[in-house]
Amino acid sequence: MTRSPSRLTVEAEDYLKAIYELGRRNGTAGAARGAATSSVGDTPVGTTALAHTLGIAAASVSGMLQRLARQGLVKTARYRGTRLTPAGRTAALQLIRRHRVIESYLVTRLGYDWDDVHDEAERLEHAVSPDLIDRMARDLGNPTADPHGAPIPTADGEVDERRLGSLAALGAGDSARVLRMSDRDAGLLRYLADRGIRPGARVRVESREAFDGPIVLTVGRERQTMSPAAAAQVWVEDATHAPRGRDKRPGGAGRKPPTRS
Amino acid sequence: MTRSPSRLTVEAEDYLKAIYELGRRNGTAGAARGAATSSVGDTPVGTTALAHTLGIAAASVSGMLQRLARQGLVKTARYRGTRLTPAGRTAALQLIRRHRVIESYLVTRLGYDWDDVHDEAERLEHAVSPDLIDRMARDLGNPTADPHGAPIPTADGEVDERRLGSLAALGAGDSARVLRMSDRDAGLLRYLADRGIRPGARVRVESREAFDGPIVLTVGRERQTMSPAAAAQVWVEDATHAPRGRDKRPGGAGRKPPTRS
DNA sequence: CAAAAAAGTTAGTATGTACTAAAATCGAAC
DNA sequence: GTTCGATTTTAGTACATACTAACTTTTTTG
Repeated sequence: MTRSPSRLTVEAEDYLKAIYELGRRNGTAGAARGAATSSVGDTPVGTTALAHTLGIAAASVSGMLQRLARQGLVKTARYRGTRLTPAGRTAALQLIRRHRVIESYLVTRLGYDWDDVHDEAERLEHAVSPDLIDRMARDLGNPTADPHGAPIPTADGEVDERRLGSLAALGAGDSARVLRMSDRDAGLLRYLADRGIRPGARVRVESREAFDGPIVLTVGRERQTMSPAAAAQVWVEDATHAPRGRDKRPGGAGRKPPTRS
Repeated sequence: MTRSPSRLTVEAEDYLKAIYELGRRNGTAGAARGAATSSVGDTPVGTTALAHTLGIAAASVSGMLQRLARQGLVKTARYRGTRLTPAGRTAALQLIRRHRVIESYLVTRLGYDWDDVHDEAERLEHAVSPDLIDRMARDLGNPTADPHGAPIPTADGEVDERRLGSLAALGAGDSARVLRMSDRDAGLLRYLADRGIRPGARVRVESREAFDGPIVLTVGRERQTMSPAAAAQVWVEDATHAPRGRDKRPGGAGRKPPTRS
């Protein structure tokens, strides 16, 4: 079907990951659900958005996308955006699996702080073998989420792709459980940790001010304020209107399911 | 003095390591000694030898050496070979430290076999941060040798550079302690492991046959035969004429010296 | 020591990835 | 529905790394 990509360069891998993540972010809101490896249903990703994410010029992205298309990893519609092929998606999910397993391992086994693992994982994910990743995952008990609450794809590419609500979207009086936050910005992570916001934490929005003013929260039994910009980077499961009868979402790393990989 | 090499490419790092190792191998026999960071005293390395080690064409090496020279990492004398500058040597030793720490970690903490870590380390050594290496080393108790007996340079570039005698050089009746073996060839390592040859093992040469025939050894209390080609890859400390009053050489990985880094 | 062999370098080319500048296309606003 | 601003692509360039072929220098050898 699609040519086995003999070996991807570091750059190509970064593109695939970015395309996956951007496609996910813009995806038809609330659409993808469950742990299904839902077909390549992401939104097409724009060249400029990709260029911005990767920190390179748009023209460079155009060229690279043609190479990736030649390799059967993406499908581009001229002037219309790019999406991953199944092969590209598989590669992207393996990268993400590696990234999240590495982050989990560094925090759990080597004493890293959770705000300090992103860059290391970003480099290592291009160098580790699948075998090493599986060994690290097994050593941790095959966790289903990384230290920031992001779900870890399995070795055969299954991942929980449900879209989550943002803490910023809650109204006064709503309660929720924190599931996940972005791992990109170490400063943000420290800010959140300072306020007790980590995967699994219960929060209640006490009040919100108009004009993007601070949000007042109760976290545990502490009262906190938080900027809406920060709250937008925190994803929650709304506990006010309890979730329907679906499989539960994991709350953190290090859980030990009975079976493995 | 020498420009700080902002960031080396993977290829550049491979060249530096290879130059270090080849320079070492041909070094004036028996010269370098002790833990001294003896100045850049290695033998100049030939372009063809380097090309052969790296598996690329000699012409490509010529070009790359000019780039490395421009960066202040090597010194080339046209048609006369290449040696590392102090900056190049420092970089090479850090690479070697990373490689050996990674090998030790994979064996000790992730259950790898000692014959199975070389390739993984070869990729990871270009991606890990100094901090991660230090954490891995600390977690292992700052070992002074890797699983194959190779000495691990310290974080500030000190390494035991004594040259060792080869098992193939022993005569009938000689006893020795195995210190180290090449990590390059997994098949060789399994061959050696099958015969009980690992760092720390005591061996005694019972007899040698002419015309490169098999060597008969006692390892522990087992009688073994071994090809001279394999024996040439095993380095020993001659125990027949006991070593002079020098600091002892480490016998394996995982030792825990009282102090650290 | 001269000729042959080996070792090393230069020249010219290809590929991957980036850049800037200029051209093409799309979508939105009048 | 034409025009304008944003988006995207093409054209031309640069650098790192590799290649083969041809040339130069060093070493070996008869």
